[in-house]
Amino acid sequence: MASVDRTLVADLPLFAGLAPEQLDELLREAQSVRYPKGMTVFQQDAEAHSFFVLLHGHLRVYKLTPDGQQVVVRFVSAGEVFGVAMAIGRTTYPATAVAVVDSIALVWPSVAWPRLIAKHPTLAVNTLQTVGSRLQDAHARVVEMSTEQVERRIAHALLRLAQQSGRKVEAGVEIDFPISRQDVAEMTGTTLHTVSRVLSAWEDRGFVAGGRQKITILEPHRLFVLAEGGLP
Amino acid sequence: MASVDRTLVADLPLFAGLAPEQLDELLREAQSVRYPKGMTVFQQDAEAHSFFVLLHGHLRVYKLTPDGQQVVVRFVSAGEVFGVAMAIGRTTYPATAVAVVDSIALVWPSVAWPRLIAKHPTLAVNTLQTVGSRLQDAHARVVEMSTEQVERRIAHALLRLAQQSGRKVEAGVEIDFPISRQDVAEMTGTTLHTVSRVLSAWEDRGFVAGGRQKITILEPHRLFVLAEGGLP
DNA sequence: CGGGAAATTGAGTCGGTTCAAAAACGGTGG
DNA sequence: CCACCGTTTTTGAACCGACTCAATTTCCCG
Repeated sequence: MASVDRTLVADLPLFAGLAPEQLDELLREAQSVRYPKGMTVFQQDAEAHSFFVLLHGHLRVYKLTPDGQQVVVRFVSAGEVFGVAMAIGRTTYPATAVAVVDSIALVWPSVAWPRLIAKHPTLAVNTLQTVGSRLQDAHARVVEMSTEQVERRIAHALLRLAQQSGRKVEAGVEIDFPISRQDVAEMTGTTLHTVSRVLSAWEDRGFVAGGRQKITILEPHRLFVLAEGGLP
Repeated sequence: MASVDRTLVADLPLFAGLAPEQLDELLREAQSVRYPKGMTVFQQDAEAHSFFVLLHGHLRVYKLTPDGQQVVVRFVSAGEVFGVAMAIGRTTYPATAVAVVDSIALVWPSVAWPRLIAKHPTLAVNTLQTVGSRLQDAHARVVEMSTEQVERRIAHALLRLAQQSGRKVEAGVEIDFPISRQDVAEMTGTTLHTVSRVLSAWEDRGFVAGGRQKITILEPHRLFVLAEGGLP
């Protein structure tokens, strides 16, 4: 298993402020693992044996409720750390992560975490920033779910997706991984029926273009106005 | 301004793993500040000049939406760190904190944070745990708001409040700071009217006892069953 | 004892869910 | 290349939980 090229990951936020030799040292301990589309990377409530950095692809992270409903926590894009259960004081994963497209991740054993942060405290600081921004995302979502009705929540979700995983195409910005109406419903606390209705209405108005597991935002600004409470 | 006694704070999670001398060193840089009931400790979007540890009292932390609605993020209890905007990579506070009873906090200037964690990396590690558990709380809330209807959400909110700030009394467990129906509504994404109706119904059934800005849980187990989806 | 905030309770309304069915799409195998 | 099949999406109709609107009561503090 060949070592990972430093230049591929040197710019990631997690490794900010590390010297090249330190980075090499870290990478030497990591495994690079392929996850084909549909494969589970880790499972909710399972022992948190590893933590990860996504090199390529996209993951869908979701929580399963006791009665079997899924709630999408987020989608992981290339370059992000994930599965850092140990760092936040857990011994099990709080959610399940599944590859939505063929993906590749760097994998470290969780047991190495305490030693790694002892040697490179910068890692803890950088992870703190990452977890902090996720906390802000989560709070933003709580605020939205508390105060906005469905249409605006969907608009916000789409804008966030576009920002995090958008790809510019001729017509606008498209979410660059397969995403269903059901996924959007599970991100916004509604049903796939309502999402379908809303997207259809937007399509009629020319804000977005749909497709099977595909959403393209044609008029980001219009959508933004709608998300912020501009007249319907 | 007398220095704070080490023994008062030595057991706080934030300071876990620090040597007594290190702790003294930290405390020497802190100010102890009193916040009378009703006073704002920091304001959303204001420059994050300080970070804090609450020594005594309770704070209400909330976000204000553009259209003026409030959403309660959490209540801070004694012993907790708060206002660590700098640590999570922000220059402004993401929410407003107000004392709900007379309170006292240790205050450090935010500019000291980088220096402090450089010297005591344990601080970053401990803060990471704290922020991590807040992230889990926030996600739990998102899941609840996505999948549960109002009554169960209120039950969950009350149980969480009891756990974090409950005080055992003869009759059961009471929330040990003044909390209104409106507060509960802003924690659960509903209206004070609905909260009032639900609490009244519970009171009739003997699960809780109410009062002006007061809630006592008489039957925690019954409430728990209800929260987890047991028959209404 | 008066004033204001907090809480209670009723009635009417509606956004979004639930239930139901059909249509569209894309991959697969003959 | 085309027909088939499972998944995804669309759309209609009925229903209901919670909100809104409105009024009254209770309680605490000054």
